[in-house]
Amino acid sequence: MKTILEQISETVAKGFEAAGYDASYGKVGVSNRPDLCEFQCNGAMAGAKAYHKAPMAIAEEVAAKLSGNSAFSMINAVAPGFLNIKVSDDFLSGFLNKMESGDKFAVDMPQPEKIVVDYGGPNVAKPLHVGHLRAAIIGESVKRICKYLGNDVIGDVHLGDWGLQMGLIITELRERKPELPYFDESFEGEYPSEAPFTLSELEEIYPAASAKSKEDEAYKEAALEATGQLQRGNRGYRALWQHIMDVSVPDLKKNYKDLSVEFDWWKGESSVDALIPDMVKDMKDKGFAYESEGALVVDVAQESDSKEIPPCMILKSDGASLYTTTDLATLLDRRSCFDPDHVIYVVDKRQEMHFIQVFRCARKTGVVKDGVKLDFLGFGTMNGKDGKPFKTREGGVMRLETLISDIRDTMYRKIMDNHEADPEEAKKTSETVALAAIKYGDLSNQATKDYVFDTDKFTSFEGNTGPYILYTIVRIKSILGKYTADGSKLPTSIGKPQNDLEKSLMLELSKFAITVRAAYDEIAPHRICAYIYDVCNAFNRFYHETKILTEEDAAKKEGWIALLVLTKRILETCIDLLGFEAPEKM
RNA sequence: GUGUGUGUAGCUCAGCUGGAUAGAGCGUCUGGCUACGGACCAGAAGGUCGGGGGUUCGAAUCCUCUCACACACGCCA
Repeated sequence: MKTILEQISETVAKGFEAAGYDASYGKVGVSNRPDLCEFQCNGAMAGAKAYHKAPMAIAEEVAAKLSGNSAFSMINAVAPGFLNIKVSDDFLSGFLNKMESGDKFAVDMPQPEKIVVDYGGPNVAKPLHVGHLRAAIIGESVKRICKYLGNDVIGDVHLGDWGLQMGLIITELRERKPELPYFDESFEGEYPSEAPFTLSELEEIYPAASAKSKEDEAYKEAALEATGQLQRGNRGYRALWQHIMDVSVPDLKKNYKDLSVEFDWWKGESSVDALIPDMVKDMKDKGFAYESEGALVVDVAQESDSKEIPPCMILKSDGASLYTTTDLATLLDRRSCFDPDHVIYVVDKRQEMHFIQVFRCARKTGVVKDGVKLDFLGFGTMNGKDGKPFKTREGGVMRLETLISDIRDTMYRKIMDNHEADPEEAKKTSETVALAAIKYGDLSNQATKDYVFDTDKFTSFEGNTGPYILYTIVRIKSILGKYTADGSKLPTSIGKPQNDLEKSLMLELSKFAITVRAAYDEIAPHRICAYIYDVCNAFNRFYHETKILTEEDAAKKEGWIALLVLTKRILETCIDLLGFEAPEKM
């Protein structure tokens, strides 16, 4: 089904044509003056110049052609040339009933694509910290939106498991436990199946090693050497690497699960190591890659660049691969496993230059086929209330687990304060609400901008927050629960609006398809947040003025209940696209 | 230095790609509890859209200059 804007635009376009003007002037948008109308068309003003005619005259002619159209209850020409429109009750309720009965609210699906969403990007052996939060939340939502619109979508965590951080850990381990067989080059037996460290030791080792490498040049050399050896297949290092993975990955999986973030692929940089030699050879053979300052690079500068773009480095001067190498090889791997039409990277925006280089290099060298879309969705920094990057009170990096449990505790206290609840149930509810608070707080901002993570604001039940959205849904559930308590079936046929507040709610609901398509086309989950906030407000206003369950006119009551059912379904669909869900009670 | 991005109410943010009187929330002030869940609703105050210039019927939105901040600029990821 076409969107409500498309349907109205088609009708208005016919009016323009009937009056002798080009149909393209009939484009209709949502009104920015809700006090005057519901929809508006500005085409008469746009066309005034082309036709050398006063805009008001054009608008009046078109309005005359369209007056009496059954889709409209009002269409007026207003100075200096606006066409103000209100839709008819029949048209609106008809539209909603088609939404209600259609699959996925009868949204027109785009041409399906095969899409890989690359998000997450955690380093193994390092606990997730708040810096990983945005990638996980935004990426998950982007993935769900793409899936909803009928695409074949893979979410890939793309672990950082092959770079210098692995060499650092190996080096530090060697200093601490040189007696381990992994460091004995003459060792030919079987390595222990048990890892020589626990998760918490591992989490302590990496920062320690990282700090040392910044001060001690020789230490850093050793780490770089270890990285290279690992990549070249040093048997003991590979065994250690496997231990690191075995200890670290299950913990990462648990953390992401707690965030309701699910990856289809748990691949990483290491997964594509075997593809690198042939890829590099191919780039050399084709003449793209050449040696520069000891490293192997591919030029990616273009004439239109306003700034010099450095060449894309394929191999370091010591011959080791680096993140451009694995990112390129990953594209090859995805091509052979899945052959995507579109790859979307959800990564910190500070890495934009890297992806410009990778994308250009991939196209130039034929790593991706012509026509494959490569998108970089760079997200901004998560700041504290002071406007500076989010830190613990001590100034350190906050672990994601800590952040989440803090919010859960806050939610739990609020729930228990507000009314008596079973502590066990309240605990479960607080987890659900906390997740909504965090995710909505993030997603309601434009992804590309920096934003302030404000716990007090995000956990509030008032205003544009996750808890407010959930509260509205729970309230609807409560009413519907009362309605069905006596065994009544939920009606589905939505009636004509009885008053302005009801019509406002219906109009909001009718915009679902527009919103979801905009969120998809622009890769912008915040569109959905803005939309459900509008829907919730419209619902709460309607609810406040309308006694639903005590209504004596059965037809009215059933129409309202059907409207609530649709409202609830749409809200639940939207929050699912954002990556969270509503509890039964709160 | 070069490039990119950001700058909208006291604070946090929208603004549908050029339209009418620039919108929300929080905070402040005022009103509504015989509660289908008041964790709600209604209303008020609060703006030279960083600043200057330009494009046109019309600019927060496009162009230009300028100021402030953030980020990125070859062997980390």
